[in-house]
Amino acid sequence: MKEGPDIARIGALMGDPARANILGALLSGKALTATELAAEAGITGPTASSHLKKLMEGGLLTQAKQGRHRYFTLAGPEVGAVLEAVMGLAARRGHLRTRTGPKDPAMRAARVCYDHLAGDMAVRIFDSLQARDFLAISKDKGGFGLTEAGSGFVREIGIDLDALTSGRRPLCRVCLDWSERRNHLAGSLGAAFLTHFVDQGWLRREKTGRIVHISPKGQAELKALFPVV
Amino acid sequence: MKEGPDIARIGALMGDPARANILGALLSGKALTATELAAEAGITGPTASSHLKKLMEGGLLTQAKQGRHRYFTLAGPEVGAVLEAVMGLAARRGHLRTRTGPKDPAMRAARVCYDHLAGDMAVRIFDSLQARDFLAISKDKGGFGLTEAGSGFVREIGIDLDALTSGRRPLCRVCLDWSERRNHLAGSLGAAFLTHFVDQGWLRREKTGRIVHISPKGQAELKALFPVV
DNA sequence: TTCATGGTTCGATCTCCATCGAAGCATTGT
DNA sequence: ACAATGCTTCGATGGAGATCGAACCATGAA
Repeated sequence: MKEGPDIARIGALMGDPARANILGALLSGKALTATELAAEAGITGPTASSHLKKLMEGGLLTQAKQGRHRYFTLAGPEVGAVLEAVMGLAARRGHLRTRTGPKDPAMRAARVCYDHLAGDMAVRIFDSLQARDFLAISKDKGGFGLTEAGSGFVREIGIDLDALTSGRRPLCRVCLDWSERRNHLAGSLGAAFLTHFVDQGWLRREKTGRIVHISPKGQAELKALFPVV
Repeated sequence: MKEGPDIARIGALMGDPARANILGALLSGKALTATELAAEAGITGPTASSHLKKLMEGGLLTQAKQGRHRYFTLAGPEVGAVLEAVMGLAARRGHLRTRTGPKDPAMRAARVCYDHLAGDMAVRIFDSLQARDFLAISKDKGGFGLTEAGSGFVREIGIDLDALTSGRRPLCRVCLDWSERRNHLAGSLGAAFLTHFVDQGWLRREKTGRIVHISPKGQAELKALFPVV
């Protein structure tokens, strides 16, 4: 009957600092064990277990038991997108008290948003794609697709486009960037970009956290591949 | 340094049932007084005042004092979009326990998302616009714009397009629909559509709440204006 | 002025829930 | 078999904050 409770249910899950830290750590897209997450959030095992249980019941996390470990990940890209959007609100209305830590510039430059790239470089890529008419509005699930030229471009880079379109996950989605307040590319193509650039050695993900470093070579290659108009 | 606290700050604001009800009521886009919101949330004046203060400090609400009344609204369309997205998470992962109240079908059919239309009809409109190539990816702020044909169509309906593009608010934005999991149109054009259709008598907003009723005439007119392909 | 209405501040109460230690279960390794 | 590691459950504790009544300020009406 009321929409309030729905908001409250999810909000309460995100509202606890320990749980928020857990979610933030999982925004890296990595699968982390309960003990790793406990350390990340600065809490003990039992407390983490309780939180993880609630996050599972709330549908924000999924669990994969492997051996005696239990790996947790965000339940899906949409969860990551919502978390990014929430962080966007915090950053925007944070007003004067913008807590810009030391890692902040690196985060703004390039970071992982669950399974795709976000930050300045991601926005640049999106802008470049649209400027060259590689993206088009379509009736696909994500609402967007590749043009003929765009498909050619993606294949030329060395990405197996057919593999991406086979699944039922949308190829292209837009995701609102927290730091830039602009759109960047999500969907299976966005995810493929990230993994491909990492494979090429152009990007390097930090072992822990969401920050992505761009190698000198990657900087050059990406600037060449995605020129700004 | 950590992204957790940002999430927690906003999450805690949304996490309280009373505050969530307040936010849900304001999703209608209407400006409501403190007492109205207190009644809506089922709390007394002092409690509401405390909550509203926190929501203000958190940047989710803005306040306009007029006479001895104090009118509260969401701080902006982005706040509404995030709230819708959060509700989407709740609805999606709610799975078996989908709390579909009596008002639910009406909400799914057509509702207000702060200042524009959402729900089944809104998705239909978006689909129809894109199918006829009225929308295009652009370098505008919102990431999307109208094509030549689209501009003509909008003007033909009777909307003053120049007035919309003059402000610095993006003309077209996409907003993810909670019930349909598809895109619908936001931005200044989305807002203009809503007000225009209401002016025409095609849509009627309930005095309280977010539900929008479609008149028989509106049903016919809108179906004619936005055919599905 | 005097009254009435809308809102806020203050102080006290109370409920909820995050937290941790200890014990228990599961899985792997020796 | 036994030990060790990862994780969960249980129970008790503590603290944050939601709530309300009463008093207080502000604005408009009589």
